[in-house]
Order: sequence, then structure tokens, then C-alpha cells
Amino acid sequence: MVDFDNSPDKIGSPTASQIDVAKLAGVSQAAVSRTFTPGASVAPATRDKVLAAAKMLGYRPNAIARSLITHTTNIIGIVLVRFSNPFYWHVFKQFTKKLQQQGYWTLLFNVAEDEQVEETLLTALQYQVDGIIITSATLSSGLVDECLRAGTPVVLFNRYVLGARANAVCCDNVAGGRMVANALLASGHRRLAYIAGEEGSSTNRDREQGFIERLKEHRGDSTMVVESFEHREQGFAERVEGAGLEPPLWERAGQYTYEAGLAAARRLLERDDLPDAIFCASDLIAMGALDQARLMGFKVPDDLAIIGFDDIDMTAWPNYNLSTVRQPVDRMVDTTIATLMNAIEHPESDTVMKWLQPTLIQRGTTR
Amino acid sequence: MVDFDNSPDKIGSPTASQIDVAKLAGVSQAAVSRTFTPGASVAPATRDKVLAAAKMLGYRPNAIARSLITHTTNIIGIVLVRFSNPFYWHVFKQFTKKLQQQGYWTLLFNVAEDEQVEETLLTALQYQVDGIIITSATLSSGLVDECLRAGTPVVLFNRYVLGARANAVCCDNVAGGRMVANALLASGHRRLAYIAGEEGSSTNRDREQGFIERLKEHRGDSTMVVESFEHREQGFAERVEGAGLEPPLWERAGQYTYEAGLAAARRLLERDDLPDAIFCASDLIAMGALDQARLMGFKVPDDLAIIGFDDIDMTAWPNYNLSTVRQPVDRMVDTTIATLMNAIEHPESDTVMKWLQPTLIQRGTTR
DNA sequence: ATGAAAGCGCTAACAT
DNA sequence: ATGTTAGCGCTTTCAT
Repeated sequence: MVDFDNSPDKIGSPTASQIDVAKLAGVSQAAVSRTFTPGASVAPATRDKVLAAAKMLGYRPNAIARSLITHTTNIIGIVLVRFSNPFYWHVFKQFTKKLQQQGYWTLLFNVAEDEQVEETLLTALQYQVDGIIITSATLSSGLVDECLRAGTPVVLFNRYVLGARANAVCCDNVAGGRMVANALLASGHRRLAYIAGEEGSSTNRDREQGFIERLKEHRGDSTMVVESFEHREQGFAERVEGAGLEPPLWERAGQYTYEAGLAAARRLLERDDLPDAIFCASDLIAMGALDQARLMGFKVPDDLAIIGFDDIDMTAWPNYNLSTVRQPVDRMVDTTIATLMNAIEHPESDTVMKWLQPTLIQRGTTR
Repeated sequence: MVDFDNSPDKIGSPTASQIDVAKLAGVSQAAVSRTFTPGASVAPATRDKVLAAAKMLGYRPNAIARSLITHTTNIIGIVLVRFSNPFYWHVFKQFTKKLQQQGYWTLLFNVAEDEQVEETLLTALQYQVDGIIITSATLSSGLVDECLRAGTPVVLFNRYVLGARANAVCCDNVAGGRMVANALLASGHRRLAYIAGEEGSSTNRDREQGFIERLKEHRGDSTMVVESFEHREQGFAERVEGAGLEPPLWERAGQYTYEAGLAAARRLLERDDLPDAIFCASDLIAMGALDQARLMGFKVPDDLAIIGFDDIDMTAWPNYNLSTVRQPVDRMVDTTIATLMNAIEHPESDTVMKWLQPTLIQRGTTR
């Protein structure tokens, strides 16, 4: 039996190591290592010999072995939960693109249920990722501790855990909900409705809360109206015309999907006490609601205003031209990455939670 | 100065190793390894001691170190090129989901240009991924060789390289183009048009080729009509009514986007010699074309038929209800993974190229 | 069943 | 600038 390892066949065979290259080049293994380490000091002559030998053998550095010793992988784990929402398609694209620009690769964990987050996260830790970004899922404080202990920084994207030492970057969904309420009230709507997405999600909860809270203030039956200066300013003008505003109708989509929006809107629009404006927890739901309204013969925005949340690409399509609340995606992504990088470089730095302000985009489905 | 490594503070500190666990449990390091290796022989008593110690220290196996020695990472690299097309959102979701079910994680490489594929692929190889899936990009035969040499199997998704030893799983795009031609001809359209996507892409080229080839056969001015039995059968009937069929109009969208479809359709519909049917290289282009046609007052499908390609979710929305050609995504994904797994398990197996058949989906934009 | 020992491919002192 | 040496954390013989 021939020992191929030492035969000429070795050239071009799989997995040449630094030792093989060193032998062929007639240098030490360390010299090979230095040649492939940016900034290390190697004489040009040695360097050339090494590169020539490496090329002959088809040598490529083994990132795994390097990681074992440097304790850094240049890999960021991204946990994506139930990614049906096209909003996250764009988010994900941005994350991978910008991480790569900074020399990081993305190990993706596609999680179907919140319950799987724990197991998934532990796997990510085992792979020694340099950091973890979690979208659309919260963390138990036990898990947060586990990450802290492992020394792997985590940033939550569009979720937050109050009281835990978990970094978070979010759109200010409460503010977004308030904006919608303000806009609809300002254009004279009085019979409002809300279509909820996933009820457990904090995005849904916060959007709804901001919306309803602002309506309550408007009715003047809440003490919140004097809680802050800006609220008070608006409060005076609106309390006058606030009479007769009922609590909003409420309907459940259950998921952030077009189909769910279609169905929820139908239930809403078959009622006797019809709304004159609908705020939907996401754009996809809103597009379903819009199509349903048209199907049922409603004139939008004259009979019925519809407004979404996210500002995904499709909202600008002429057929929809949907009014919505724009999440500052690019800034959210940049901030998330910056927060993560900072936590990687300064492990002892404090927990950071940031809420970025959304923008109201008035298009053709509100007046 | 206190040596924290040997102090009680070690408990709960980052990165306990098997040695730490072994010391605490009073066993050998190998025993710890065995405890965490499924199927290894450990006495229940030892096992319990180890698990208790591991729990105290917060020990987690280091997947990187394990990979170094087992030569397998359980990671599949996915190269995604220009992923603007929502079709690939679904594809990607399916890939990650099904790979995870088989115990594999996904390392994502987001590539903007074909030119970056080489560099990216070499990076993937350095990370010792067990296999690579490449979507929407071809490989030079040099790159194919590089992968073969590294012993890392590669499967192309919806691309193929003839003559190279590269596995590929594709939708039969040529057949899809033919289906569209057949359907439009059968419903009496005679002034056809094609809107191209990315002209360099093989998907675009193949769809266009199948479409045009079939039209040529119909006109009876091609010898291809007698090349196969089925063509001949159809040929007789159609040659009779084939007279007067002009070569299709041609317009360029340039990208697989809605906006590009909108613009391309406008150019097409401002011509004097209007088409009565448009085949678009992708659904997103077709949706743009459809909206443009409506904007310009065309009745679809009466004045103008429109048909897309892919069958993305949105095509079924009532507002679009777009006729299209369905790529068998799930089967394509399954086949790709099966091909990859086979190549991983049997490194010497032959190169495989598979074309899966698409299905014509007639909805409301064709008659 | 368990421990001792070798080594995966590499980096990083430490000498020289 | 270069070689020597000692590991990184783990799996896997090989003894016992």
C-alpha cells in the first residue's frame, strides 16, 4: 500500500497544512504562519518562497484552527424568529452586508418558535461566535446571564428586556402608535380601529399601546395628558373636540401576514358599527386590509383610511400607495452593529438600550 | 496578585474547559469528553459526576475545537448573490429550515457582484464548511477545481456550468419559457412581447430561449419543429395557423425588480405596434408591468395578457392574481440538500445535474 | 469503563 | 527576521 501522504501526489491533494508548506519551502512552520498573518514580520525572500510553496500545494489557512487560538471567529450569530415578514428580509440583507464590510460573517439560526431560542442560542455560543444579534425574540434573564458568562455580547433588535443586562436597539414603537393616532385624529376620524399582529410580540403591544394611550389622552379622560410638556400643549386644543371619541375597535390578525390582514379586515368591515380608519400593526396586514376594503367596495381613503407600519418597499407601489410609519431600518441596523462592536471591544461596557424614532409617511390611504 | 484561575471565582467565569470540569469532578479529561460524546461508553456514576461539575462551571463544549479534530463543522455555506428578488427569501428560508432539521447550520455569504464570488468561496473553504450551496451565480471551472481539491462539495442552485464537475439543481427554465409560449398561442395571442431580467443571468437567458424557440417552431420557419416526436405532432396542427406570427417584441428590465418592470412596460406600451401579451422574466417584473398597464388604461387580460415567472406569494393576492410559471421550490431545495448530503457522504460520487419541471399557473392575467 | 498520551492546524511568546 | 516551543480545547487511540 502506497503512502500517499509522502508521495508526489500530495501536491494538489486536500488539506495541505502549514507544516507541508514549510517543508516544501524549506522554512519553519512559524514562517508560514507569519506569511499569512497581516502585519507580521517576514523577509520578502522567505515570504516569496512560502507563497510559491503554498500555491503549489493549494494551501489555504484553516480559519477553525486559527479561531481556536485567537479566541475570535469573525462570525456573528443572527437569530431570526419566524421570518415571514418581508420587513426582516431587508433587515437581514442590511445586517449581512454591513457585517461583511467590517470583516464579519453571519451564522444564521432560523428559529420557528420562541421556545427554541434558548437551545439555538446555546448552540451559537458553542460555535464561539464573536457576538449575537437576536431579532423578534426576547431573552429570559437566565439566558442573558448565560451569554454574559460566556463573554459573548448580545444585542436585541426591535425587542427589549427591561431590567436584564441585555443590549437592545428598537424602533420607538410606542411613539409610532401615537403618531398614527395624532394623524388620524387631525384629519377628523373618530371611529378608529386597530388590527393586531402577533399578540405576544412587544412590537405589536407597543404600537397598540401608543395608539390607544394617545386616544385616551385625546378623550380627556386620562391624567396622562399633563404628564409631559408636549402632551399638555396638545391636550388643550384637543380636549375641546375630544368629546364623542369612543375607544377604538379591535381586531386580531394573529400573524404579520397579508392573508391575516385580509381576514381580519373582513371581520371588521362586516360589523354594524363600521370604523372610518384602521391602523394595522404591520404593512403586510395593512395591504391585506386595503385589498379587502376595496373588494367590499369601500373607497379608500374617503370611506375608510388605512395605515400600516414598517414602510416596506411594496407600500410605495402605485397600486397600494399605503400610508405608514417608517422604521429607520438602516439606522437601526447601524446602531445595532455599532453597539455589538463596542460590546465586543469593550466587554466591561454598560448595557445599552436605544429607541430610534420612526417617521409618519402619509401616502394615498389617509387623507 | 491573586491567581483567579485557581480561586473559587473560577466557578461561573467564562470558558471553562474539559480540564476544569475533570478536575472538579475528579475524573480524567477524557471522561468529560466521553460524557459529551453521544454513544461513548461512560459509567452512569462518572457521567453524573461530570454533568454536575459541568453545570457548576457552566461548561459548554467548544464546537470549534471539536471541529478541528473531527474535520467536520456541521456548517453549510450559502452564497447568495444580489438577493433583491423575494423569490430567494423563500428559498433561503427553506434552506436554513431544512438544513437545521438535519443538524446543519448556515454560514451566509452575501455577495453583491459575480466578481466577489471567488473571494467569498475561498473564505467559506477556510472556515471548513461541510458543503456549499451557491444561488444565482456560476462558477469558473478554476473555482470548481479549487473546491474539489479542498474536498468541499458544492451544489449550484438554479445555475449550471456545462462541462465542469459542478453539481447543479435547476428549474427547467427553458421548458418554462416554452409553456408560456404554448399557453399564449393557444389562447390566440399573436403579438407577443418579452421583458428580460438580468441579461447576463442564465435564468433569464433560458426562459427567453424557451419562449422564442417555441414561437419559431410555431411559425414553422425552423427545422426544430421536426426534431422530436412531440414537436412534430404539435407542428402539424400549428403550422396551419402559424402564419402571420411575428418575432416577439423585446424589452429590457435589467433587474428583477418591480420598478424595472414598471419602466420596461411603459416603454413597451408606448409603442405603436402594441403587443397583446407580455411574458416577463420574473413575477416582480410582471407585477410592475401589470400595474403600469392598468395605470395606462389597459384592460388585463382582455387588451393585454401578462404572465410572470416564479410564483412568489404575492402573485396570488387578489389585486394581482397573476398568471405565472411556478418553480418547484420545495422540491428544488430538497433535491439540492439531498445532492449535497450525498456528496458529503460519498466524496467520490459523480457530478449530478438535475432540472426540475415547472408548472404553468393560469390566473386572472391571461385568458 | 477509564486514564494517559498523542495530535488536529494554528498563533504567540521566547530566544537567537 | 526566523526557528523553537508551548499550548488553544478537544477526540481518539491505546493501555489497563
